[in-house]
Amino acid sequence: MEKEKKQYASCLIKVPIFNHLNEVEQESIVELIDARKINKDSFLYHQGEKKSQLYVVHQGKIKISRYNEDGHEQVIRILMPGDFLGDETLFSHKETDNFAVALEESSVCVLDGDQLKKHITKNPEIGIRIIHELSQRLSESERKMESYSLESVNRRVASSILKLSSDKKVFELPFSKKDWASILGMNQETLSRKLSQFKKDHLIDLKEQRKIIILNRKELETIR
Amino acid sequence: MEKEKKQYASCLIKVPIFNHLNEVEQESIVELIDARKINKDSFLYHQGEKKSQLYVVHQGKIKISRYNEDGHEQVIRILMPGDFLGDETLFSHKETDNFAVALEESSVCVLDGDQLKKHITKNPEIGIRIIHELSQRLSESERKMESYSLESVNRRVASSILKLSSDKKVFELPFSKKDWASILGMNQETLSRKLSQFKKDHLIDLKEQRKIIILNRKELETIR
DNA sequence: AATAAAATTTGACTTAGGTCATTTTTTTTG
DNA sequence: CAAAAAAAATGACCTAAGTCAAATTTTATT
Repeated sequence: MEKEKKQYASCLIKVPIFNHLNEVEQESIVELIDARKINKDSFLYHQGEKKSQLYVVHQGKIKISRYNEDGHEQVIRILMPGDFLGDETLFSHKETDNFAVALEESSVCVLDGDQLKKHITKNPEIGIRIIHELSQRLSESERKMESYSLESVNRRVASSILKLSSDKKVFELPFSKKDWASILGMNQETLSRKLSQFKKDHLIDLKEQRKIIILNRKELETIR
Repeated sequence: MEKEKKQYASCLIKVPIFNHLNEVEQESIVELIDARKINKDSFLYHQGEKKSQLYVVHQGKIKISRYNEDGHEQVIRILMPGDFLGDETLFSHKETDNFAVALEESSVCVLDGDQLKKHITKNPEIGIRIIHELSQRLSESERKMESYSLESVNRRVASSILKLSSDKKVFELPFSKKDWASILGMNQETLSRKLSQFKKDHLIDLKEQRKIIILNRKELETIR
């Protein structure tokens, strides 16, 4: 039991919303948390469910996607450890129009929306932190929108490589190229062609299916 | 003075974040509000400013835009009465990368971020409401992203017309076609061509510079 | 290791929508 | 109301990126 709680607690430590809380506050939140293991390719929730829960990824990767009328999958985000997902339905008891799949074996902390609401009422500091986070994600989303409409595919691919690399020379893609293409709003053939071109131009090198080596960061930064 | 306050109060009534507060709560918030008149084409704030304020549009229309490196303007949103703007910088004291211009004479209620923070600490209910609103906007933003990447320009224009019409047969555009095109992520020529095509196909009719009459709603709904 | 399955790449082709230049329409201003 | 300015529409052209089909590479399974 004691050990269980510790595991939950480490969920908190990873999340920007909760990790600055003092010990007493953290302990009070641990009480509300449920943990859930999800196998690869299993669903955390399906399209059409009423969830009203907050999920915090502890380990693994969770893909949030939506199918549109044409049956096309649009990947909305890929959640990595520390990322959280609350969204529209958190306090609203509405049906979700998206679904969440584990890309690998993952563990997730689950917080019930109503309970969280009560908790915020007692600890408004947490509410402020959530507002802060949501605001930042909103801004990022709006900025991403700009890049969709104004920037070339070349630029988008280059930016994404640089962002994913997080200053490392060699890095591993956290998702398949198909998903990557979807996140970037292009189809996989186009992404593949751009990567091939970058390789031909000695900007990057590609190893195995998911390894990318950055050869010329400067050029990548200035690509139009 | 009494009248002044009443004017401020009507700001609150329009905003989904505040309008369900009881009288005592509303009064306490009125204390924090400053009102500001903005002439047409004047700026509410500029790119690069540190604002950390919450703005609530009371009357008029405020355009939020950003210039990217190429000098292209990307319209992020157009705020109508009742809409609010807090975003990234609300609690963070960071510089904004966007700016806000009044499209017509407008009045705006201004709430200082730090004061609002204090107030939320005392009335967590408001915090929850803001979280709710932000969540919804985030979802909408993500959905808009989907339409950017997967839907044709035709579809995007048609959807936007239907949304703006809000079930009326005749309606007035709340912004210029140039701004509209920017919001839709296309250039004005393309938008103009699509509208002309719709008119030729007897789906809509165009009068003056900003009036749109819907002739065949059903077709508009099914356009690909 | 061999086979099957999945993921990725490449090729050939098409087209939507961007760009730039010009004209027309609408709005603003003196 | 006329002139100027701004907004919108049209034309001609071009290219980036999507589609469909097939080949190749990588990964998973027996």
